[in-house]
Amino acid sequence: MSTPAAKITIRDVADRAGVAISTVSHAFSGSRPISRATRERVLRAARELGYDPNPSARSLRTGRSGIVGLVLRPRYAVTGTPDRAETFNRLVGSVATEMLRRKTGLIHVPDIDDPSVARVPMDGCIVAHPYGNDPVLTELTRRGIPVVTVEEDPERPELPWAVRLDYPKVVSALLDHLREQGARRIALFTGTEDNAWNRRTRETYLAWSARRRRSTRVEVLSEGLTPEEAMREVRACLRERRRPDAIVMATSDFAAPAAGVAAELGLHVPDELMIASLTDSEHSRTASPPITAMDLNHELLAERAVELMLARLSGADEPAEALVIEPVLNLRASTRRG
Amino acid sequence: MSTPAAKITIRDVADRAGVAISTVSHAFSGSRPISRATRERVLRAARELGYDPNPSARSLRTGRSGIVGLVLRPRYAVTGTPDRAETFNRLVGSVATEMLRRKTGLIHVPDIDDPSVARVPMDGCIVAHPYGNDPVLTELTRRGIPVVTVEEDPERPELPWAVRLDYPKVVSALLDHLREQGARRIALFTGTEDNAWNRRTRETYLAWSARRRRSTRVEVLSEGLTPEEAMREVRACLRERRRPDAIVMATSDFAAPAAGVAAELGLHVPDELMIASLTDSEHSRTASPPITAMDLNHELLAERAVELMLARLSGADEPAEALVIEPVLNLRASTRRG
DNA sequence: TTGAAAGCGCTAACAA
DNA sequence: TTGTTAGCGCTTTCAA
Repeated sequence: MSTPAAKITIRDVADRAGVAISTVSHAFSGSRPISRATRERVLRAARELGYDPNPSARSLRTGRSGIVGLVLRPRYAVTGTPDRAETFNRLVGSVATEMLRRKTGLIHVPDIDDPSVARVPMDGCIVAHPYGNDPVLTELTRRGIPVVTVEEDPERPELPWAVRLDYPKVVSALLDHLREQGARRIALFTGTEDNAWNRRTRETYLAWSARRRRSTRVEVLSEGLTPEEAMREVRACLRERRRPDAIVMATSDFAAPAAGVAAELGLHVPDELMIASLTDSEHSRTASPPITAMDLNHELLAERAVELMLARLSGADEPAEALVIEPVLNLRASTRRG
Repeated sequence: MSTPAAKITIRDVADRAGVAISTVSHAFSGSRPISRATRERVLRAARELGYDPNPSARSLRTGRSGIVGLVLRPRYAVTGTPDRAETFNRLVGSVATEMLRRKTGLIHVPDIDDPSVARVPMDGCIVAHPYGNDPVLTELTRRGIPVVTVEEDPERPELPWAVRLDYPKVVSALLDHLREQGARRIALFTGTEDNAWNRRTRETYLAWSARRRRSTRVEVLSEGLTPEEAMREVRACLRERRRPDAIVMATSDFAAPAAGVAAELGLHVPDELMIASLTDSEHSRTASPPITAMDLNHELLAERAVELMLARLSGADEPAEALVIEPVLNLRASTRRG
């Protein structure tokens, strides 16, 4: 509180210690031998003056900042519902926690397309849930910034600096479970966001249905809909004569409302209608009945992505292919008959 | 993908456009009149070359980075349990979301004390849940970095750039509720972290008890304990002859285990023992019975803190006193008799 | 309306 | 072992 916050530079320290500024620099970095006496004089001067190095100057000079960026792509990540917030908070929190552990700064990159936004110095950037041919990936690559993605760009699945989710395995397991519980007509309510999550889960549903020689039904529901709007769609579907006896909702935000629609129509869950969702949240856990959901395992995604990024920044070889981890299937009462 | 990531500087753009570098700078910033023709030539050259300004150079020159830092003080925020993670993820996520909305970069500051860590350029810093006389606050202030705190430093409650929680009101309401439900002997299991949360809630408990002429019992449980260790303490307490008939656990991590202990001892919750906690989490919501909890309202804390910070950075006057918001009391079955 | 040039604070190459 | 100095890329003052 006492010190006037006048900015102390390396030159002030050098003057005070009676040495050259390069000596001060080296005394801090240890990048060349300094006599004990000099080093101590320098460090004391720095301490007395309250010196701390200017990170911008250092970055400008060295070309590195020690900061990694994080971009959350899904449009509805920010403006979304509490459920969506939960999902993305988990990812952000986990990435932050991992980076803290590794002593590297993590910066949330606001909007990389908007030039009015303060650009930010970063050595690398983690992009979460990219879109197909995501322009942010293209832009970052153009800028020469090393990128690691959480989930692959669905149009560029070959990019090796990525950690992916094994949707075919887990979504198939979910569908098998529904079948075992007696579902005959499974409908999928998919989203409009063109990312790996929507694409791969849809593909898996179609492939699984083809394998089982089952007819399919895919309804598209924008992630931007209100629950009421989503309910309207679900209601229309459930009122049909040959209505599905199981529905898989992509976002858990719409799964609990779907259960509400079922109740309203007098359809018992799970006996007359099973409901599952492809993300998990408070909403699905506490609905009545609790809703079966696939959890994207953001904690593990984050951990792996950070590892990958730090490896990349320290010059590791490009991996042969993306790292694959598994989502977690949480079976609950909404799909368990009898 | 095609462009070799050679770094384009303002000089390259100036050369290409056939103007001076200062003209390029002004063409971008608009800080002095430029002829239409020149401006367009410059912008085209920049576009063609794929120029983007170096943020470190800009910060070095202007002294501002457009980045705000975030420091989470509680020791157990990072290494903690899933519950703790939930709590802090909510805060981090909310702050990040708010900053995104305001188009300002947010950086997670790793360890401000550790000099080996890359220092980071920030115009201001939000410090969440500071300790009493928190050295991080002191250090940031010494460095001349404007600080806003989420919760006050309990030893320096007079610092006005803060958003605080009205613990006396809500904790008293909780205790009143317990009393109305028939609790005669309420014990508090407080934490060891010396922050406003522990301090103020403890003070409120003691003051409330004094007002009601009730005897008090405060047990101290480190936030670093495992649930098993915490259970041991709770068990010992509940085995006593004159055991409490209501316990308030500071962290929700230990509240659900406490319910486990009650079950083990054959004590019915809430009829023979009421349980409440001073943070909320998945754990408390889904315990059986669900546990009454005070929610710190991290979303609102974050929103207000960000507003305060941006105000401070744009030169707003120092407020007369800290902003006060209310925690939310979630009453659940663990404290509702009959 | 534009250009030239100083200099932000630091690191590293080169000299002594 | 230490000092001198160029220059990282930008903004801004001063001149033209």
